[in-house]
Amino acid sequence: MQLKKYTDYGLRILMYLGSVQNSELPDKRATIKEICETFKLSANHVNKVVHHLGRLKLIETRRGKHGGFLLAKAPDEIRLDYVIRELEGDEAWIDCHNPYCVALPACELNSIVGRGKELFYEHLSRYTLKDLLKNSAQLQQIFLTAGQSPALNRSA
Amino acid sequence: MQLKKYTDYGLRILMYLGSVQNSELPDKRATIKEICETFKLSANHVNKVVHHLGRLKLIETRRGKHGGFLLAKAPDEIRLDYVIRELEGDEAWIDCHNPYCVALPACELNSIVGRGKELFYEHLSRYTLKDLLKNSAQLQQIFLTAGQSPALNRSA
DNA sequence: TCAAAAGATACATCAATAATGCACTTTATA
DNA sequence: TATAAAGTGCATTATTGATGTATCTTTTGA
Ligand code: SF4
Ligand code: SF4
Repeated sequence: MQLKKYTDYGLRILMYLGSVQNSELPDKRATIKEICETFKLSANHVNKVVHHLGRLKLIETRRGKHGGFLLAKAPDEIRLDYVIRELEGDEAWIDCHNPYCVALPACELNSIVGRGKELFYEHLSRYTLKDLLKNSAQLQQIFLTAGQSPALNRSA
Repeated sequence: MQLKKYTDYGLRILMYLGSVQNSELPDKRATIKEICETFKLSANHVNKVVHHLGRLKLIETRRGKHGGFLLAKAPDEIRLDYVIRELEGDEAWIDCHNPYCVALPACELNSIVGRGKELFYEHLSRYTLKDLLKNSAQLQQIFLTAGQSPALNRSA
């Protein structure tokens, strides 16, 4: 019972964009390479998440030289329930088929857990990317220094 | 993002006991074999869940001939949040260490998701095994007939 | 016009862990 | 004392998430 790293990576990417695309640099693009260096992640995996975020129209991707991606919406328009539902995949938390469970016709459990799941998402729906950027200054600082270190290593 | 089958099996076992140990047969013991035949499950896996439920003092197990197990508490004293927390394992839904995430010092996400998780369990805490036995009569019927069929197959 | 830099796409492989199986032990009781 | 039950530890399999490789396409600037 844990969110996929894939989902968390998606949120990290959005946080990164939200913190780097501040009022002074509203059109700043980030690249996959940059994200990977900051968070020490696999480029391929991040690639897939970025692509997914692009399909969801949460970010705008651009290929080619000087390409990259940036937020396609204001941070307060990006709701966490939506992001997590989409990245995580919105399956039932108990699978009563595969294989079929005999109790199903009389079972109350699946609906109780299902309602609990909805409460989880309702809670998330009260937050947006903007809430994740509360400590924006500190995040900027972190991302700045985290992005620096591999540069030092490259020359070593 | 799904509960483990292990957890669901535990709840099935409790439902089975609750429905079979009715007012007429309050001391009726069930066996692992019986559960497996009813739900078509692996004896070894059920074995482990039964053992776990025994350690949690939710059921009372007895070894040896004419052994088996029965509920150790009234159904309305067995809260679903407790059962699911224990069987599922109560880990954080996002792991910010392993490997360490640079954003952690400034990140709001883990606490938002953590609160959502608690809301999920708070919801479950409003239900007990008794609620799962709402359709007790139908469950009894289901378990009775489900337990019969393999008996027919054994002689075939 | 071509080379380089970026994301897009498809497929392959690895790793983690849940799920299951097997063998054997211990205990109760008829 | 044989048998039927749960207890225990270890091995194996299956699932799927995580990661890697290769190649393609798009964009842009020299
Ligand atoms: S016990 Fe209820 S929730 Fe669990 S698999 Fe069966 S029908 Fe679904
Ligand atoms: S982004 Fe936040 S929640 Fe996700 S791993 Fe990093 S610190 Fe934890």
